[in-house]
Amino acid sequence: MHTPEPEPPFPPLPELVTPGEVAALFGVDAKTVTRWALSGRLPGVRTPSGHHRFRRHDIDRLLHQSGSTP
Amino acid sequence: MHTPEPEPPFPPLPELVTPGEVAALFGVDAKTVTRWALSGRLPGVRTPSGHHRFRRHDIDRLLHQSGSTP
DNA sequence: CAATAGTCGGGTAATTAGGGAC
DNA sequence: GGTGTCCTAATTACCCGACTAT
Repeated sequence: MHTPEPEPPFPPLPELVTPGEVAALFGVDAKTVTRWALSGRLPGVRTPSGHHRFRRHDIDRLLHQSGSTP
Repeated sequence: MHTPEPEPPFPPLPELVTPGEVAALFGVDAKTVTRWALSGRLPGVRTPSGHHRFRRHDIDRLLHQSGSTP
């Protein structure tokens, strides 16, 4: 017995997507998505191995962003 | 710096999470998380049976290394 | 003890990162 | 300046069966 685990472990489940997914959503090459991440234009998380993962929420927002760049 | 470090009365409770949880947080497969641990990329504890447990603090730190929404 | 879910271990195909050039 | 394609090396995802933990 070692299961006191209350049960509130995952409040925000960030759905992360791969560069390939983002590339398909934006209609660009996966390498371009990686360039965005490296340039700091696209926020996301990085795995300890250097791979990129992006939040679907952010991607969705950019996709639905019907405005001009400030 | 001057940190008297008051030595806590008893050791802090390390919140340990399973490979599956870490995998969900990073958007990768659980096996990948195990591979990180075996490669020494991800600090963690190992049970006598060979199962991995990671500190939520370490995972959180790696996740928070990158922000969101620019 | 029986059953379920999660994890481990190995193997293979697909994806990704990185560089460099057009 | 930004994007797509080439190549190589590294990493990852999914397959299986077996074990552990609850």
